[in-house]
Amino acid sequence: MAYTLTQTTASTPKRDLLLDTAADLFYRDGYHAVGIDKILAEAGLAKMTLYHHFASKDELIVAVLERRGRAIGAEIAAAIEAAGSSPRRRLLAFFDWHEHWFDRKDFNGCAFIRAIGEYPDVKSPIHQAVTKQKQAARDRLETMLVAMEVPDPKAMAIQLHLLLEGAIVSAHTFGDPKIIKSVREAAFALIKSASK
Amino acid sequence: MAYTLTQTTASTPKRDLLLDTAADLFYRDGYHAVGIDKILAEAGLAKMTLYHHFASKDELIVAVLERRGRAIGAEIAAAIEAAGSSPRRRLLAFFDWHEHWFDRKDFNGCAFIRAIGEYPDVKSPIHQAVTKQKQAARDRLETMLVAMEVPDPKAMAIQLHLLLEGAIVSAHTFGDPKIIKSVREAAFALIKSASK
DNA sequence: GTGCTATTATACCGATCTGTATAGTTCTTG
DNA sequence: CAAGAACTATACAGATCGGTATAATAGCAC
Repeated sequence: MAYTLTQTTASTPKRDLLLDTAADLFYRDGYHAVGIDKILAEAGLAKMTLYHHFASKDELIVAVLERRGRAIGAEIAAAIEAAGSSPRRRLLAFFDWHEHWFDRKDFNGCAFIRAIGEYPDVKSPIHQAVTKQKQAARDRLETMLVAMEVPDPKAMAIQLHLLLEGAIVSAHTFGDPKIIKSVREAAFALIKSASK
Repeated sequence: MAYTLTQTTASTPKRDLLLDTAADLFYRDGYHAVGIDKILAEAGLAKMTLYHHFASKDELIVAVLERRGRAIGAEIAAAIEAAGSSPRRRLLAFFDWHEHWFDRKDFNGCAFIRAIGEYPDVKSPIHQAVTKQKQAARDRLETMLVAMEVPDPKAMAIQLHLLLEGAIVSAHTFGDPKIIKSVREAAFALIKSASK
């Protein structure tokens, strides 16, 4: 028997369609701006189907965020693995993944950052889902920095994560996907500076 | 006759009260989450007063953002001036201003980043107001880096701005005002690395 | 077949949304 | 005093909000 570790609820076609449609609309227009009626019309589903799978709109949002977090985690892991075994190349692949993301025509900033922007209450499950995702990003960085034998990988991971978060925001603010270049240069300057 | 350079519309008591109240509520709960009725109730004003001063809610939001941008710009300029003439101390004062901001109990992330999160359309005047503010932040950094005689102040300003944007977001995400320490350390490591 | 669950369709709830209409009032300024 | 601007109060419009109620249908497992 196979265990699904992170997914708490079984996946069904209608549920997935609901999550996919909601994710697209939320990401394009925002969480408050998109009503459940719009999601249902776009997905071609009845309202009771939504409330059969989710207790509320907030619960749907949390499920969308967790699903997106899993998808992104898998994408990044694959991109890193495809880069081979060189720690440096793996870190570069991590940055490259962001560059490709910024270049997508539907890039619209970070769905997680935008979620806490609309639901600022720290205790809300929405905020918690975002914190979890951002911590995972830091952990990914730390793992790569350990492999690169950087002196203080935890501190360096936080610094590089700041650069990346800033880049996601700035790519959105300025509409400038090339900002990732500044991340790469600053990151390697920091690593070089710390390594000697 | 005194000219008001940046402010396009005359300041009146009711208009200011409207802007202050709206700014507080928008910052606390978000832009879509706060209706004009809530703002008017909180300010104790009639609905027609709002529509006498502003054509729409969107125009109110833009005015709030521009007012906030001016206030922050003035605060930061004062903090930097108070730090004396040492370029290094002035840059530290700039970081310190952010630290104090993160420490405020009403800190709730960046009102500008949250605004583009809720109004992602790049062509909207809301987005433009945010871009203007963020460019001003970069320019402030660049001016200080010129004074510090950093080799490529423009590129360095962008890098330090990434760190700061990341810190604002992370202070909000993780509820961690101490993240500014990582900015200070990374910033000076980058400057030192570039200066020799 | 007989249940059970998923799903649909439709109608409805009360609340809230942005914005307008209208008329009266207060305040300032010429 | 007179005129006009600022402001208030109230009512209303039409749409949309998240969520519920109810009844009927479809599909699948025992």
